[in-house]
Amino acid sequence: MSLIPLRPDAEPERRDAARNRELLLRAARELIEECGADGLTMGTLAQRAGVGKGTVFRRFGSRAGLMMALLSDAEARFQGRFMFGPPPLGPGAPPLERLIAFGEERIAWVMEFGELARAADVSAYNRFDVPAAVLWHRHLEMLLREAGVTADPWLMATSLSAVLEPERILHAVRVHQISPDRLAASWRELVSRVVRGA
Amino acid sequence: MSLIPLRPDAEPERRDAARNRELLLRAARELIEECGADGLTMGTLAQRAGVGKGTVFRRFGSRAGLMMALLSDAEARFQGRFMFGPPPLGPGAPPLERLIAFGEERIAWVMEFGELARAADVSAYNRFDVPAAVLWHRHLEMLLREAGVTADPWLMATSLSAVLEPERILHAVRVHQISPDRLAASWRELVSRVVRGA
DNA sequence: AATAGAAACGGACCGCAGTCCGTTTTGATC
DNA sequence: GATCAAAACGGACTGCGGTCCGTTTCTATT
Repeated sequence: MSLIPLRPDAEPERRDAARNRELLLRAARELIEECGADGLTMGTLAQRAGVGKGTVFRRFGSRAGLMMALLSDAEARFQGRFMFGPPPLGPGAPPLERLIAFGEERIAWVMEFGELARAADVSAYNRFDVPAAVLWHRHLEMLLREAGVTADPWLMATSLSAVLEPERILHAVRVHQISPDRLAASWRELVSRVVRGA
Repeated sequence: MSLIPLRPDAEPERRDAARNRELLLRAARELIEECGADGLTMGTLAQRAGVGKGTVFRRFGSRAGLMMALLSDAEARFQGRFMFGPPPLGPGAPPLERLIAFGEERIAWVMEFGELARAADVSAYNRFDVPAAVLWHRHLEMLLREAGVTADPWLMATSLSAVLEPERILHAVRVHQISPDRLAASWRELVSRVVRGA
């Protein structure tokens, strides 16, 4: 991702390494197409790409890292939109409207990339400290401050982040048949009350 | 002559099964004492209890199932308190106060049993449908309705449940050094605004 | 072109959760 | 007490994520 680079120390990649990364990403997309994200195993991925298993882990660190790499394009696009894009998601609209738009767009994003996002989330404990999550959190916190929420905006942003977690959204939609529209309406309601109470 | 032994009474456990369950629970508590919940493996547990590994899985189904069994006492006590105990957690207090108390007590509960709760949560997808989680959700939904929240109380309860998830609370406390008091204050703020907006 | 050392490679290897299935225990019935 | 089917047992086995380390490939330098 370009806005929050996965490798901030931009040291160039050796040619074989770059070639294998492309091979692996391509193979991973194929396998996910065929078996779903949950059906992808690191072993079959290595086999399909024609590289050793060690290479897969050297490139991506872990299964979750691979999934994040697959997501990074979509993630970067989303980040660009809420940071620099047109209102109401981007700057220019009143903070409450931006908060509402953020949730709506995030829900739509989860509908599209949720399976991958779930697979990327598995890492048990520090998934909240992954760069993208930190950025969303900061964004929410900033909007809350702008909206005049003075009571612990950091923790309030944490709570709002919890509401938008892919796993929960997907569960509501897939198991309880809640429509994305209904989710969005509830988000609007929640965030309005949080802000209006300020 | 009854060839089909009907057993309407729920007394389905054979004596050896009951003995092994106790052996396993005792051994599990010992191991967790020594190595922490994350350090407990099903293999060492079987060894410590002096039973086969298959027996462990027959009893508890999975690692998460074992952790839930270990939690069930504490869980039952908590449930008893918010359903039948004294106010403000139990019935008798105004709904907003009960909501506040529920969050406060839940945060304290996570401080005490959180590691186990996290280990019990790993099961990826339907952890929201575990009986205890369903019960908390219903309780929150009921209190929201009583407090006059008419806008989709079911989803609002879902959002509030998300805020109280053990994993997130533990992360805030352990990684970001947030005090439980500060968490409780933020919960109070959040739930007050949600209800007051009604 | 030769060299050297850093980087990447690959697949055997590890520990773990969870399954399978032949063997043993249990307890209701005779 | 003998019988027997159902239930429980146990440990070898599978498949997975992840690691290790001896081998190969790159590239900067001469």
